[in-house]
Amino acid sequence: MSIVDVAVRAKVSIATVSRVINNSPHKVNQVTKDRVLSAIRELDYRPNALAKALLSKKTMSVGIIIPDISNPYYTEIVRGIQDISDQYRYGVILLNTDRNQERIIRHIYFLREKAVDGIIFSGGIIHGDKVLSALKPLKERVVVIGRHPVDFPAVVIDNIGGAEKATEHLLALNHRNIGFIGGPEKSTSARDRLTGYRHALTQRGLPFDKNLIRKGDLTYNSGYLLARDLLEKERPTAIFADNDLMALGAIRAARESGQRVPEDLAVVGFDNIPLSAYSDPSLTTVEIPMYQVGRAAMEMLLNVIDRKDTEQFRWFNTRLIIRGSTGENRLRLRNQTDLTFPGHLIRNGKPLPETLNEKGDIK
Amino acid sequence: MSIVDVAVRAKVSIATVSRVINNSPHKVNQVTKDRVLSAIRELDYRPNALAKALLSKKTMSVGIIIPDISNPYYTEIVRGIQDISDQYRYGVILLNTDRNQERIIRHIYFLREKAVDGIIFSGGIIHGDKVLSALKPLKERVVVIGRHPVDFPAVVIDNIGGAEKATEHLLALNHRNIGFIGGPEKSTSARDRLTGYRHALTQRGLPFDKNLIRKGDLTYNSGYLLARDLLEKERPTAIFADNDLMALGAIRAARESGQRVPEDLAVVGFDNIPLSAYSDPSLTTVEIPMYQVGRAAMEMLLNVIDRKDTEQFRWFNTRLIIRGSTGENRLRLRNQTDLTFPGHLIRNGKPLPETLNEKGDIK
DNA sequence: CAAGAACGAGAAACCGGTTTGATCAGATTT
DNA sequence: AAATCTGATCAAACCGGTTTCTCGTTCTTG
Repeated sequence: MSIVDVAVRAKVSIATVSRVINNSPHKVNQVTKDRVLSAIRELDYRPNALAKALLSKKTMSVGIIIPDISNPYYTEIVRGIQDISDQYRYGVILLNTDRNQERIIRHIYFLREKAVDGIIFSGGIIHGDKVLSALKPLKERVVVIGRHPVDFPAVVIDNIGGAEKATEHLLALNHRNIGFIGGPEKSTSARDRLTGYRHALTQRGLPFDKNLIRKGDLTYNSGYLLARDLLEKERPTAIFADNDLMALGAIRAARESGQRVPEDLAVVGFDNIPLSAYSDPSLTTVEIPMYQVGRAAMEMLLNVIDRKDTEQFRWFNTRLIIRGSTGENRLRLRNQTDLTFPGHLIRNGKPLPETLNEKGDIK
Repeated sequence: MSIVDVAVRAKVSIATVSRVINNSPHKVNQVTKDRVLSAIRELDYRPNALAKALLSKKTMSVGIIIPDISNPYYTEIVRGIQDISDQYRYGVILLNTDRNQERIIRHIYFLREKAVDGIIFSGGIIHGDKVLSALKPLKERVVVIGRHPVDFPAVVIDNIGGAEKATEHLLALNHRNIGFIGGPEKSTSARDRLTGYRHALTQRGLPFDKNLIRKGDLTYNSGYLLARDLLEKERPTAIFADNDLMALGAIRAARESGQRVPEDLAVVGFDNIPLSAYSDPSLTTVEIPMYQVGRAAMEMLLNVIDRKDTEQFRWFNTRLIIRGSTGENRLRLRNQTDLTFPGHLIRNGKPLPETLNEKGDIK
């Protein structure tokens, strides 16, 4: 089923068919045009995007490289990206790296072979010449999310400010011995969050005690282990974790050592993953507008592709969400009407129906 | 940067380059081969997948159509699909429908234009001739997840059995007035879960009271509204919800009406989304092995593509996970060591490190 | 009425690969 | 020495589109 079939059926050349499809400036007689259109309809013909792309150098598809789609932190980004790309009729090829350098490189080459129009690179760390040289031929067609030691256009999150807010919140609750369990040294966002923690202390004229710092790998297990060690050796009254999963791990460690949260130990996380609103106790955390970040990244990429001038950076601010793990009265949860639900609940949720019909169904 | 550049640099024809790349049976002199290989290396050349696909009719990419990637229920499927497709070097194009028929059709045509080698269709409902006729030309290259009124190979989940287990669990706890809040009539999985509920009652010789049944749209809001109505009119002692989100909505409705969960009202959900383990109270629910379902779907699709004989169905069983919302002692959560974490925590989690180094970091 | 403009359509080149068929030098067979 | 075979390479067709260039009609216009 190709353009030739249509041409034969409409008794015209393939050039004419092409013109009708793309309604090109080159004029086509209305009668001929109608004949072609009905031939297309009868055959349910669609032009082959591959052939089209081969000549036009536009595949109308972009690649997204993320660490792990089953991590809710990234699903929101992806959803944001897809909502924009869908709107502009772009296809999205999604690739997981599991933070494995070899896979990152493999995926970049894969996307190059597929001749995608652009790439959004999020999470993981761009380091090493290999990754950079793999990305080089795609220069001018890449947008990164987060701070990376490269000069691609980037969507950046104010991790420093977020960490400051979180730490200030703990300081305001009169905690003076605040532990920090963070991510890997190489991660810029992890470094920024540590910087924010430090800033907040310094601003109050408090000392920065590096014995209160632990670094791990952002997993629940890592949070659990680091917190266990920290609680045993330093007896902090509060812990600020680099992400929500580590914070939840810390809560578990606290409980196992017989401490209550938030009474004996206050805990703050980062990211506001859906879990954090529903954990027991619910987690005070710093919200990042991931869905918006995803949208912004795709919008920037489209600009880059179209060679429109784009700002080199777009900043997103964070928001502190105070919940149970730092002493919020548990009961307030019950009457709380602005529970932060997972993104898809908000987005897809139709406005609250006012009435039920006689069967009790939603109208 | 094309095959011609390589040919020129190696002083051979493009045919020879092609042979070297695909190490074709047609022999190439070792000396020439080396010359070509080093030319390829020096130019960092990769063959254009589009051009390749145009001739070979294989794009090495598949499409996945799901309702919503930000819904954790589907992320696990996607992750399963991707782990297999990555292994076989397939690319995956992901498309969200938001259960919108027009979009489903648009996405199918989009994938046809992209000439994907196959499609996995999950969630949403295949109904109407339009969707079917759009899928028709792809016949023999489609795998669906869930029961659909079509004869494509399918991965099917034992929803009936799962609902039976859940209802039996409530019956065993001596509940006799069990409300059911379900999904839309058109959804086969929602119908199956209702059937399972009914079976369980019938098997115990108990009556099926249709006043205890409500149907909504699987959202948190819907669960909340249906439960509120149900609690007011029928005063059930337990509610079985069609999915975890509705169950969580029901818990909220119960609390607002002053009832405690599980003391005054027991609640069971379905799906075991990550939230359900961490909600307060944690949710008794029926687990579906979504990650495995995704893997199976992709494996079946690969078989279909390669024209290998594949079974027309693959069944997956469910598992009842008993937690706080049906009366599990809350304290047990603290000592529980097999907490069900989100998939990505299990999959990516390295084995628990045994030791910390002198800085307290994980080695 | 002849010449130029406007219209409409087709032939062919091209995109970047794979594959078939042709060519040709050198080795082997008769 | 002629005929056949073998190994290595290349030219060209092809995949399914888009676009440029050419050309034949018909319509204007001086």
